[in-house]
Amino acid sequence: MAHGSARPTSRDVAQAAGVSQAAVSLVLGDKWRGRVSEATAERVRQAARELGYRPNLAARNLRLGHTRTVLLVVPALTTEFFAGVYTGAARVAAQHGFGVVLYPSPEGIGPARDPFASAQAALDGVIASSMAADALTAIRGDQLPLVMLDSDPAGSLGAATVNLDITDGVRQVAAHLLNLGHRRILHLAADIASWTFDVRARELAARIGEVPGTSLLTVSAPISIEGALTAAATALSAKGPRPTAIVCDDDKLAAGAYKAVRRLGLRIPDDISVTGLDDLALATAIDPELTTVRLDAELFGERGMQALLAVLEGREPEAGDIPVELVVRGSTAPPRAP
Amino acid sequence: MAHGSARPTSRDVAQAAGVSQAAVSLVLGDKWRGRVSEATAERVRQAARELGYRPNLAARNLRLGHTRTVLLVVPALTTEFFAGVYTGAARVAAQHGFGVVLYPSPEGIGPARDPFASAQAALDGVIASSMAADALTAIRGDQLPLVMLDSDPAGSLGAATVNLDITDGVRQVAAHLLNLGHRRILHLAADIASWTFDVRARELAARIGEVPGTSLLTVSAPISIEGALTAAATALSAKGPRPTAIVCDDDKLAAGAYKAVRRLGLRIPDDISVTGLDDLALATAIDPELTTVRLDAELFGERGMQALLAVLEGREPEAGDIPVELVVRGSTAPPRAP
DNA sequence: TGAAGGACGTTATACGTAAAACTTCAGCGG
DNA sequence: CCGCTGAAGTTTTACGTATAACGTCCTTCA
Repeated sequence: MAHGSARPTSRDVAQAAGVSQAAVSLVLGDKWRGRVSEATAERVRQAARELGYRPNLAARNLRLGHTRTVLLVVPALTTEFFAGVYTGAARVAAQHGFGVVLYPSPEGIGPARDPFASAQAALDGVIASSMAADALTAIRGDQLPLVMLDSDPAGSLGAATVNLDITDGVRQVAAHLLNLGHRRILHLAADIASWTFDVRARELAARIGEVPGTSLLTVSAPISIEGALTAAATALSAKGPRPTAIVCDDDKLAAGAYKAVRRLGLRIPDDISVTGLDDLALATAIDPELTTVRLDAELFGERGMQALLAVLEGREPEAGDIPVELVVRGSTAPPRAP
Repeated sequence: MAHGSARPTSRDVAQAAGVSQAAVSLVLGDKWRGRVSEATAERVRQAARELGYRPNLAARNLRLGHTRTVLLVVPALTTEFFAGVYTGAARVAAQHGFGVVLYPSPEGIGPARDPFASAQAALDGVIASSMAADALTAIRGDQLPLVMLDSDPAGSLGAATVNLDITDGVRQVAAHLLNLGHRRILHLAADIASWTFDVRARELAARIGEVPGTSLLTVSAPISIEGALTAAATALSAKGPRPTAIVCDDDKLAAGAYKAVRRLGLRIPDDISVTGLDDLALATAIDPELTTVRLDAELFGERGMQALLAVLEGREPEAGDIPVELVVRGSTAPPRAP
């Protein structure tokens, strides 16, 4: 501390406490039992407090060879869902002394060649959510421990995967609607090529196909209220018998479907039932409240982080998809008698 | 690279290219003009590519004395708003070679004593949004360059501040409602002690107070649809003349107000007008669409990051609040004739 | 009494990088 | 033919930390 402006180092603390730098490291690193007397330890802590000492993380990371920091790659941050994933991951991380850096992958953020350019932090591992395959291989090339969220287990190049049981969610939605008596169903799908949406389409088609006399029409739309409104309105005003239920790939699309239905002068659920998927705040804000599949985003993030910790420690990540739950609200009802 | 598992270092690259480690650093750091021949430079680049070399950020940060990483402290991540702030900040950061680490401050995340424990990353600066004063002083104690978002300029202890012009937004809301003829107004306020909400209350009271014959009733609620529903329903069913308009501190509260109004068998905007603040996706999902104040969250984040960059470079941050815009939609109309 | 250990430290070193300071050598003008 | 300059590198050092390896004493017990 020759001139007062620089941040104090452990050596400054040592000098102030009249001990060696090693002693400071020992005391502050809580490894001093039987190596330093209680009195000296207290003197060191005192000096550190007075100088406002904070260890230089860069130096520590260099010395230790790891950073206790992981990267969370998400497709976007525009809904609460991935915010929840982050929150869950960060919570578990913090419990284990880790930090989480976020990288929202798509357009916009900088020279997005690869996540690591933007995330300046040195990383111990990566959690990647709903990632495209090319970006995946870029990460794999880095040899970093990797956990994939919401991704095709078959195509993950051996990386650990953690998934929500979307298939079961769609199964529950289909069963619910079929039980109510719906036979003509419109699938309002997201226009994004991604495993998580493929699963929805596949499972829905399979379940509907099991029941004789059913029909399934699929239209896709960008994931936005406006986009969904347009697509749904077009599909609903086509000639021929009108669907009695709309299954949406997520809640935002469902909100658009609501507006399309209303614009055509129809009512939910009397004329048309609507279901979503996510259970965002949106789902209970709209009227009637939306029947949807609740995804526990935070648990998802927690499990993702736990899996990554397992990989880092050489353990086997916990297997098994995360259960989801159909939440029946006011947007679904039996279809009118024909 | 004695054994193949470890990550290659610049020394490994040097050996592979038949040069010294310094030459590698020069070439890869793009500082080799006039120091290394083009042929040698190419050989180095080639070797780096083949080994999959990535510089060790911890070592670089230690050497350079800075990390090009800043911390963004947000109160929560539960709405798109702060997600937008992050996105904007991260975009500008990336353009300048910086990374952004997120710290959602409140409950939940780890042993939240101070942001830095969780954010393992070594930091060059901090952007703190809507922060409580005690946490602020903890950060100030660290002597880190700091920019405050959405905070009282007077109480920021000399740190730079960047604010949305909330005052003007509330002014526009009040003018809009008063112009329509509303005289009995209910203020549905957030039950959080924070400068940003104080400003709303103060400005609304001032504007309403200017017009003779007006009344303003304030109730506060937790920022959730459920909480707002309860508070608004109670306030609306009190005896005495009913308010003709509800001004909400944000869009989520407005969504709760919608439900309260509907539960009482009233209609929006015929019986009661409602306004929000934020312009989340929620605002156009509900029916009728919400008249609200549009906050440009991304621009907010960008300006915050720009201000921090200015501080880091010793420049004066750009002054002036960020303009906001009243978006008039279907939730406001003139009050019924009494 | 003397050797063994514990208590309480210190000294020295390595992590991987960036860059300042140094070396070597060819070419060239005077 | 000498000294100078510039090109093309190399050697060395420092960043701040954690910890292995190494001293001292002082006590204790055979």
